[in-house]
Amino acid sequence: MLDERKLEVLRAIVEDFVRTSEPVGSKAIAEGHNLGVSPATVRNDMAVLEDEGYIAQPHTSAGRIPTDKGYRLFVDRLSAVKPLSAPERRAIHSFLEGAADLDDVVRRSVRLLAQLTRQVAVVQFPSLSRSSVLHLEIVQLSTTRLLLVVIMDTGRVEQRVVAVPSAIDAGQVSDLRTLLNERLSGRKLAEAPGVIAELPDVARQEIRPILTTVITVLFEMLVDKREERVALAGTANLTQQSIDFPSIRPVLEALEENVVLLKLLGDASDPGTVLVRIGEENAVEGLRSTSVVSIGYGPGPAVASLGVVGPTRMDYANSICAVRAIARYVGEHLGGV
Amino acid sequence: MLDERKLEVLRAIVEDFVRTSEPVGSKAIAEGHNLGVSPATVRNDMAVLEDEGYIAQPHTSAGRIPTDKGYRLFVDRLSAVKPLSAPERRAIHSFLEGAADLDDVVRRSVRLLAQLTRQVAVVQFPSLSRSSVLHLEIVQLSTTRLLLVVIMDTGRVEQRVVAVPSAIDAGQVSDLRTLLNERLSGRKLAEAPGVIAELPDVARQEIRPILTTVITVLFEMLVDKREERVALAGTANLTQQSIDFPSIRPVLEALEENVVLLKLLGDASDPGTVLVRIGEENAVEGLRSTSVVSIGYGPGPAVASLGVVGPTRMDYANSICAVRAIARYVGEHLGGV
DNA sequence: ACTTGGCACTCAATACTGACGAGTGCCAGA
DNA sequence: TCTGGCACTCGTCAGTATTGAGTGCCAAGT
Repeated sequence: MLDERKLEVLRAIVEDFVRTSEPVGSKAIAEGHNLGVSPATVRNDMAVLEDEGYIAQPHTSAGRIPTDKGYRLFVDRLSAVKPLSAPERRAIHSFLEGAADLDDVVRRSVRLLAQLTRQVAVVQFPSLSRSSVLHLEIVQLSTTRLLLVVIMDTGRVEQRVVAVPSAIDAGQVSDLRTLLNERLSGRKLAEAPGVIAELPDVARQEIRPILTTVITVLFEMLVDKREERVALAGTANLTQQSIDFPSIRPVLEALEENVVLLKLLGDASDPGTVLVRIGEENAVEGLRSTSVVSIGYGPGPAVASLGVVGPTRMDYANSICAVRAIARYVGEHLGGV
Repeated sequence: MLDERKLEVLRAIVEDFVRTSEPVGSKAIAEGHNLGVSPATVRNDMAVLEDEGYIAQPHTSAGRIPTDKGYRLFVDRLSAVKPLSAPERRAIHSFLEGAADLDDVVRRSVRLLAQLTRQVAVVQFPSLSRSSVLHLEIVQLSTTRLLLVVIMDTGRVEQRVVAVPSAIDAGQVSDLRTLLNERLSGRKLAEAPGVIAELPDVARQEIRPILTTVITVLFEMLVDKREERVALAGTANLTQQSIDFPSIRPVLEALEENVVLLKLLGDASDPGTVLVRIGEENAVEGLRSTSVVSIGYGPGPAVASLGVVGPTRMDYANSICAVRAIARYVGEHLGGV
């Protein structure tokens, strides 16, 4: 159905359109991509491509622009992997080198990603549900209020105030701390409820309800994903391509919703596999005219996702490449934090 | 120089322009603000106001718009305090009621502020330099790496990885923890260096260099203000007033720089005093066409600032009022966290 | 069967026009 | 000091003509 040359025509259209952001005509393709055929031939090919739904005409007397389906084909079959330049690699390296803690790593990488791709970059903090507890600290705020600080192996530190059902004294807090650390260290928070069940009478009866409360709170951190933090950078990049969005308003609105962002990044598959969602493939209302390039990252298995959001008219090769590179570096650095 | 009526004319111009975002003519003023004079008289007054630099004409056959100076006069002398409506008060109350921890309080209030004012809202987290240490936790990551977790009385929790000069064992970590907590609890981080000086030989000689390293790191958290976090919301509101900015690009760029934001909020004066910076009064490049309404907040003395950023053509009365209200509520809630 | 040049056609973009009207400044008179 | 009147400016808008990029189709060539 689509012979080699038609694919070349599609590639030419995508490439030119990404570069110039203007509809591409048959003449420009015939002249600029040495296909060795005349504009008329290209026109015939374009007619077929349009019939098949890979390209479209904004209006009668204009050139063609790729449709979502066209971009999809381009990404799947035509896009050449274009490795980062040496200076870029060096930039990534040196930029992430100085990072002290997790916050720093995330903050730096999200900025770097935005800069490399000239898109909006999104980096999710390591998911609590995929991290293990390294240490758990309890600080007593008052007789009935505790501050719970959970330190995860991925470097994440989360805190939460807990109102306990009955007054508690320093000794009990200490017991609680010891007990919880014994039971939870090295385990996922998701296993927290199991810990309650497992307690025969290790716990002295009086701290039992308190323990239950605390464990419940810990588990809540997972259930409502409120604690799944994300970092954002490069929103200003949305403005440069004024043609791409009718209005950047809905995009900005969508990007402010953490929940939406998380949905956008999707469930991080294994690190190494880049996920590309183009235009309408995107489930999120208001981001129907954007594409998302995302990937899971982590030391070993994925602990979270990162990616970029931009107009469907984006340099996919570059984005995919940058996203992959950043993910690898972040994954490496994560091991060291 | 400026009699009562001229001030009224200025007020009318500001109010109408804020409402309609279109230049205001003499006729509209004479008719809509029952000053009891004819358009011709208003015109004479406007001529004077223009001479004095309070208003300007975009072009010859257009009405007048306020200048920065005009807004300034309006804010200082003409703006009536317009208390929040009962539903609004209730909204604030119920919205902040459910907040669990500091992150939550900040996140909710920044969104609320953005919603109330329809501007970009900025809330600074309680400044480390103005908080006191509540508790300090040390978790050993490896023989030479410690994770320092500092819990402040304002609810802030900061962590930092510290590479210590020599290997350290669990007992030493414990000693260090006890010692640091004894010495730092209830004190400001700014006093940290003093702690070193104060140590005669309380500390066993071997942990002395480690202690110094740790203290230095603690102090660093203040010096480079990297740790001064801010939350942002409502950037989408920048798009609705397309007339106000030639391009929202520089604004978005400026808002992404934490440093800039902090500079913008300025040194929080005492809570209660709202600070208004109009247009050119703003030191930050790229935000010259915006106004900033900010205020310090805290339980008792100010621990940080919050505010809104918007076009100079903003409803100052409303913004000032909302900012003040949010600051008070946040301050109150802070005491309870 | 595929390619190509030619040609008529469509239609967005651009520029120009004139009418309109909002708004002004000025002045003479109340 | 205020007011009505008046001439003037100039941006906006609607209508119109022009331009040119790009297409689809067809007939001829390979």
